[in-house]
Amino acid sequence: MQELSPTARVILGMLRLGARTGYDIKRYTDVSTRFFWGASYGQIYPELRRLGDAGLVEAEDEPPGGRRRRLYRLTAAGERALHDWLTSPGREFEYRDESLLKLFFGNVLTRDEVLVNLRRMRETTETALATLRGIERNARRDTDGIDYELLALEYGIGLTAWMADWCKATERRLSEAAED
Amino acid sequence: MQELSPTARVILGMLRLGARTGYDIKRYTDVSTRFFWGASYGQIYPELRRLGDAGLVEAEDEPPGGRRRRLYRLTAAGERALHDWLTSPGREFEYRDESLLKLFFGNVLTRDEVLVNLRRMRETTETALATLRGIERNARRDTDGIDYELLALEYGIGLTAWMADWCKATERRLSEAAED
DNA sequence: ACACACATGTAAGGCGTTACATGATTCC
DNA sequence: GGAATCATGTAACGCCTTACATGTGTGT
Repeated sequence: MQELSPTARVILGMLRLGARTGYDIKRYTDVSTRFFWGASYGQIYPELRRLGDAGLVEAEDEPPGGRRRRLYRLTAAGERALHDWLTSPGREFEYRDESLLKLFFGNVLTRDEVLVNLRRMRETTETALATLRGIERNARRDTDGIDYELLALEYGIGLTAWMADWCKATERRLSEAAED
Repeated sequence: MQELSPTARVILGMLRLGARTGYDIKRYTDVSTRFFWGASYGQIYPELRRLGDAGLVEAEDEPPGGRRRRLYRLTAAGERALHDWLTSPGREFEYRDESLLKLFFGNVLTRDEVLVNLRRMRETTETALATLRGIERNARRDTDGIDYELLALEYGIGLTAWMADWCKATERRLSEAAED
């Protein structure tokens, strides 16, 4: 059994959580995993076809009556593949941050230029934070026991808040150093 | 003037900081920007050639005497391109975390399975943290004024430490909830 | 003699985004 | 009637990693 492709992982998971069409999957990821695991149509639709060929999902066309669409659901094999992945070791996280790369090369810039970059970095982060908090407000409802989707969101909020705080503190530190 | 490719950005910066060969660039990034901006030979060498074609870097072959190698340096245009990029707005950070995706789908797993994943997530993070702290120890020396390379490293350490702490706290929280 | 670090490169393949193309239904 | 949303897909292109191929110099 071959390893699931990155997009296959989120597709199987989202189908398991109730998504039924490719469009659904895109919509769900956009307001939930997007922060740490996005997906685009250009990946989703071809991957759904491949998963069908591999027998991990089943498709059913639904033209009569409604709007043309293709409903997907997990097969038993798909369910198994999802569970196997979810309980397998896996890799490290990946983090790419252009703002940080610019900061790293700060010795090439003036202090003012660095401060401009830092402020921009903080503003971007604060925008992301506001988005996540907006999602959080809409999500709080069905809480019996632990909601792992919410837990992942809280991680995102905490992480982003840490980033924004770091920028703020560093801006202050640099500004003070500039007055020497 | 076309935008610099992602790898071109780190190449120009590293040349500016003193790297002279493709091998140098790889070595430097591996112990500095790797955490948030990696580069592999498969990207570096072809990109150095393209940058040469575009007139942003100049190459000089050095066969006589030593080991065969190609020394690169920034041209005036390269210097300008680097500075332009460093002072341009730029995009958001990208963050991809498979552990977090697994956590998100936690409702499909038992609490024990989730706890196993969380522990693995923490261990991976702690390993990364140890690596970064090792780099930090080797880096502390020439500090007159603000060292931005060190600042970026401290960001990485702080961020990673936050992640590890979050895992620890969440492990505790889930364990306690399990005793109900 | 052997291992390791220095050094350069290519090829194949996977992953991903963006833009484009198309069309139906629903809401105002 | 028009805009937004639902819905599916493809094509082009860019980025990246891994594995492979090759060879020299240095230290033990």
